[in-house]
Amino acid sequence: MQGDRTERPIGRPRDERADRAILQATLELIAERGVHGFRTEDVAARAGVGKGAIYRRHSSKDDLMVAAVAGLVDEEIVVPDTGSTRADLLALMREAVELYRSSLPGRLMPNLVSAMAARPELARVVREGFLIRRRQALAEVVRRGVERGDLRPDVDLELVLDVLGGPLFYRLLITGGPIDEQLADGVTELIMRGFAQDKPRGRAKSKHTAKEHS
Amino acid sequence: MQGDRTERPIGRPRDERADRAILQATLELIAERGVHGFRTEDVAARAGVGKGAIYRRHSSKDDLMVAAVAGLVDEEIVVPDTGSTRADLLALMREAVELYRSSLPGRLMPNLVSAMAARPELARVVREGFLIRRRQALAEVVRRGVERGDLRPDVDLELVLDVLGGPLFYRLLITGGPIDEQLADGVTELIMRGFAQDKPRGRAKSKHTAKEHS
DNA sequence: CTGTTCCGGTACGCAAGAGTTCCATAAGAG
DNA sequence: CTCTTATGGAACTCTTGCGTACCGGAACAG
Repeated sequence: MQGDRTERPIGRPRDERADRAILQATLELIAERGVHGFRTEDVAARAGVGKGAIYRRHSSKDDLMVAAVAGLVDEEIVVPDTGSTRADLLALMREAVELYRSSLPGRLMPNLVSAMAARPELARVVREGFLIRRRQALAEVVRRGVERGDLRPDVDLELVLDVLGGPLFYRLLITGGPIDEQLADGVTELIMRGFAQDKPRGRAKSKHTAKEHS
Repeated sequence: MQGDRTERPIGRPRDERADRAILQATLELIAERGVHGFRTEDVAARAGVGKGAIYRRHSSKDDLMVAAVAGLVDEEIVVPDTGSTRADLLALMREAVELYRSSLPGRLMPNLVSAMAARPELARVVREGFLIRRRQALAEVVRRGVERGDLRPDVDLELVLDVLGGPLFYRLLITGGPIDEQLADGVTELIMRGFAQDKPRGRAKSKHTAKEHS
């Protein structure tokens, strides 16, 4: 009774390359034509499969879309730990800038935003799939920064995270402004200055406090 | 020769109340069902007009949408001038928070974002219609702040504007976080601290404390 | 071999909805 | 009055595209 653990079904097995090709084609087409603009027929064509293969895997176009976005969960984010709060934040922010500037998520996000409002399941997948991870990494860095004395202990964490991420998405979705290192550097520096621990007048013990250069 | 300046056309004149009712109904339905979700038939029903009345005014659904959004241009924004940079920024930010928290633009924006990417004309109308005005007002306040010596003269204006606006839209479009006074206060305070002019601890009024820096 | 489920490809049913047309009627000018 | 254009409402055409069904064939198990 315990032998058929894998429960191998009879008949021809599914082609796993088709699984991935379908999801990949779906993501590309959402990025190109939008959630309402892409057609299942085009997905099939680009993936090199028949429409039947799609509907054998996903019950509807909506289902397909959610599955494709859910499969976009990016690689594990490593929390940098250089010893410098500024450097750690900067590393994460530059990584984010790189991701959204030219990569698939960047082209995908504008199209997903509208659909998220109407589809809670999609919203959950987007947020938990590849927003929470970076937020958690940033939160960890901020926490260490507070412990280290670089940041105020009463810092509003949600505000910090939204200030770090907000301008990036604002430019991506609304203004079309540049998403580059200057942005990453700017918001990082702003957070470091704006939430810096108030120090006593004598600041002699520290090294250069104003080595700012931008 | 002075009479026909208005070039009064013959026949029954257009009902101007219908003009406004159509645009208003369009905006509401975009907010409720999204750009691709609303139907011209529903617009007609809600506006209390026939579909013919719509197509006599707008050549297509896309045209209707752009016209409706373009008509959203909000009232002139008065640039506050209390003498305090912090208070001026705060006033503008609280106004923005109030606008996007519960008002029509707030419910509209998520649905417009996706459509903006594909429709440059819509993007232009949204940006010029009711984003640029607030940005210009904020820019003016920042400029005065620099003159007053409250803010660094080498401040990155674009960054400031995007940090002020970004978190608000980030919460509105992505995270669903609260859009409230705390947000307005937080980003304002952050900007004031982060871009503060370097000056001695004492609040001496001397305007020449700033030392030349590259 | 048989049986089952997959494959890519094509054709099709069917619902949704944009845009048009027609109607009887209303509101203006002359 | 006539002429012209607008009105709400209903009926209509036509396109789009989701989802299904079917085809001949292929990949597995037994």
